[in-house]
Amino acid sequence: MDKTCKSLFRRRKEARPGELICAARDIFVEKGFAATRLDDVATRAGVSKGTIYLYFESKEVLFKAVIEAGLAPAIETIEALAALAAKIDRPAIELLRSYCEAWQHIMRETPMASLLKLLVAESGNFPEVVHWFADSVERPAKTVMTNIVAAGITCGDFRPINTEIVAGMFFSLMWQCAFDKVWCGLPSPERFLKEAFDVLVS
Amino acid sequence: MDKTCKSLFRRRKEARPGELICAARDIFVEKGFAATRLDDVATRAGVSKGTIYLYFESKEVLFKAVIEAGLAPAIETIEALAALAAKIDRPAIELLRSYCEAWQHIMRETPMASLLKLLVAESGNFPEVVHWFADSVERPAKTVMTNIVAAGITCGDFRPINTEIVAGMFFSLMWQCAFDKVWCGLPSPERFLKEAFDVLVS
Amino acid sequence: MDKTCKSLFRRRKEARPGELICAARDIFVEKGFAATRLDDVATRAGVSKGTIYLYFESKEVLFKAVIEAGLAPAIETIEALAALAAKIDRPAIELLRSYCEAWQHIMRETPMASLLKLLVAESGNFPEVVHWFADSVERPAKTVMTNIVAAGITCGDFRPINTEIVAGMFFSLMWQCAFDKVWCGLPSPERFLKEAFDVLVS
Amino acid sequence: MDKTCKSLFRRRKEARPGELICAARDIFVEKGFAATRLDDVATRAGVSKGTIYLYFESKEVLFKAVIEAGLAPAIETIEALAALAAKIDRPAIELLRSYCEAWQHIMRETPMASLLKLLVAESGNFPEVVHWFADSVERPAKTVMTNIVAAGITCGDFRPINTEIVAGMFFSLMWQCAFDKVWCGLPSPERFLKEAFDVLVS
DNA sequence: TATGAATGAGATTTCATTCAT
DNA sequence: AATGAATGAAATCTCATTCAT
Repeated sequence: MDKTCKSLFRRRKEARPGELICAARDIFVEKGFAATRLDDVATRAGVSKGTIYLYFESKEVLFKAVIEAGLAPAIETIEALAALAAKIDRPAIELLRSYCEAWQHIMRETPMASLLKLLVAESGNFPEVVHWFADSVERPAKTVMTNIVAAGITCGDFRPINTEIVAGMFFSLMWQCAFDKVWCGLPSPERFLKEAFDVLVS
Repeated sequence: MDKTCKSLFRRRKEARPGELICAARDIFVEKGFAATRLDDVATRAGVSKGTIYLYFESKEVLFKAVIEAGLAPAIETIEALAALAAKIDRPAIELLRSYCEAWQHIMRETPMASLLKLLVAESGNFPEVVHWFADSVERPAKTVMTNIVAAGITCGDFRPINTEIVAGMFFSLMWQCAFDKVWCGLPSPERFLKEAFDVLVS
Repeated sequence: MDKTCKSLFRRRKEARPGELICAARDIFVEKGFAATRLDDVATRAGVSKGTIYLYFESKEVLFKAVIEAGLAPAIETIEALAALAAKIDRPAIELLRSYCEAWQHIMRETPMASLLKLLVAESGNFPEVVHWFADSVERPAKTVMTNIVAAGITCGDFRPINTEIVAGMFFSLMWQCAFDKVWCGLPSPERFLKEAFDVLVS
Repeated sequence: MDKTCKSLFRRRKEARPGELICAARDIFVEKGFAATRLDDVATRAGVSKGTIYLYFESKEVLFKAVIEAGLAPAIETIEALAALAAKIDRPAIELLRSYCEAWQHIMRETPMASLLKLLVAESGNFPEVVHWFADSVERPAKTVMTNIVAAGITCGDFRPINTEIVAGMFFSLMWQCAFDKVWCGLPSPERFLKEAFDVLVS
């Protein structure tokens, strides 16, 4: 019972929920909620089926935990962007660039793209989760974007283009990222952003 | 022995598969494949559970029939567009307008938008169906679009913009239509197309 | 409505039950009672499923009709043999030969062999039918046989061998006939009877 | 953590497949494959329906396991007899006696007789199983028997009787045992064997 | 904390039987 | 007399959840 052992044990114990969430996310994303078996989740996480119930009281709770855990970094990033955009001392074009980079980061380094697909797939079965996403992620992100573009047009940095359509284009990117494992032939995020820039700035 | 009666009876039998497909589509779209119960499909179609099996040999076969039946009109429309674009006697801008109108029609009057959502949701469980969709719908539609834009740029009607990005924008529309029952705040198809036109033609 | 037509119609109608019984017998014998589908019986008989119910009120009734119809000729033959054996004016060896020939006939020209297999297979599900068979076919046939052999031993025509064992040998033949479609390598009825004769008469 | 407890628990798990096989065998033999409900098998084994699927992946797999488990001792016995007969240092009459005793043992102490009936009943539905039986049990058993009788005739211990017919007699015994729960009035194995001995040795 | 055997409710699928035509 | 679409009860099989160890 020396300290190292105990702390190793602790770390293990504290790591479990995260391991389970990762394993569950992979399978939920691939198969959807109803078609994933907790047996498979347990196997992928390297534990027994019963262990899942030590940390999550039901399959549904596990599902919601997967969504929340996966979107947390996106929410933080959006908050940071909003703070950045609130300071009016930086040029719109630079803010747009930051926005694009942040967006690329979220799509590349967090599971958000996969979770979007999952969210869409389960939208009929978990409407509360969809609403939570709309309130916590989609709307704030769109607001920030719209504000940046509007400011850029006002100060003459951008062509006078409908801000909604630009926001739509960025959301399209989001969807494309979410589905590019499914559909081939879509432009890469980098190319899309570069071209979108051109459209805006020309 | 009465002919009218008999033909009514007959019409019933011939109508059944279509009725079942509609009922099944609605529930598959709402819940996904695994979460829909054939019991519910039967109830919605106004028949008993066993009746489904007179027309479809399994739940999976019914699913594929739903997809194929729902995408058939889209496939026909795309073929018609391709034929139209092949005639070089019409200006690119007019072809683009036809393309947009056809696309709006498909999204509004056929169940394609819903089926896209379903297809994405089930992409992990039915990869063959996804491949069939990519070959029959997505690729041909994109090819026609790309050709139209390229021709328009060549003859000076359109701004010299990357054709891929434009095609991407149109596919974004497709996704937006598919998900606008899920997510609010996206531009309407009409607005999106109008603005996209402006971007191109400026 | 001329007479020929009517009688043709009549013949058809009167032939139906027999046709159904034949079709049903073939499938019952192959699959057993529970595993045969009335759909298959109807198809084999060239009628629709509903037609079966015009002649037999249930699957079970059809099953019993199959058994009774198939064993009727055997019962008649056994009765004739019993009458023959009752006349004491003929030598035992000749009676035995008649018995063997009659037995061969039953096994070859009637569906009895198949029905025996069916009867054994369904003995747990239709005990009444088994009892009826034991009373109507098995016991009388064995009694005749035992009497013939006993008489032959008494008058010195046969070796003094236990009559029960001889009857057992003949019943073995019955089973072998019933199952020789299933198991290969059993002696043919002719050879079995010839050899059994040798054992008896030596 | 208590070892005894744990091993009791373990023993349970290891005993389950055997318990299920026994329960299933009894009902399969009584009703046939199609007519037995897994519900009844579970009840008889004292477990719930789902438990069966922890050990056997389908009803059909369970059926085949029943057959194989039930015939295993018979196969071992036949192999032992074959080894015995291969040593030429023992008189044929003694080998025959061993053969008869072994046969009686199989019929009395193993479920082989019941399984034969089941096998016959299901021969149309499980032809692979029938072939496996013919190769593993029937043919080797018959070969040993035929060899013993032929040797006995050669050395003058037995009357010169067709070896096939003798083998047939022994197989008759097999069938009689299989069906003596169904049909009454057949000689007991002991009597049959004694008389058969007399026929051979006289 | 972790296991995994066991459960049983619920899903898909089958098929004997009915009945309008 | 004949049809075959429709039914619905019952079977097989699955899997989230529990609990003794």
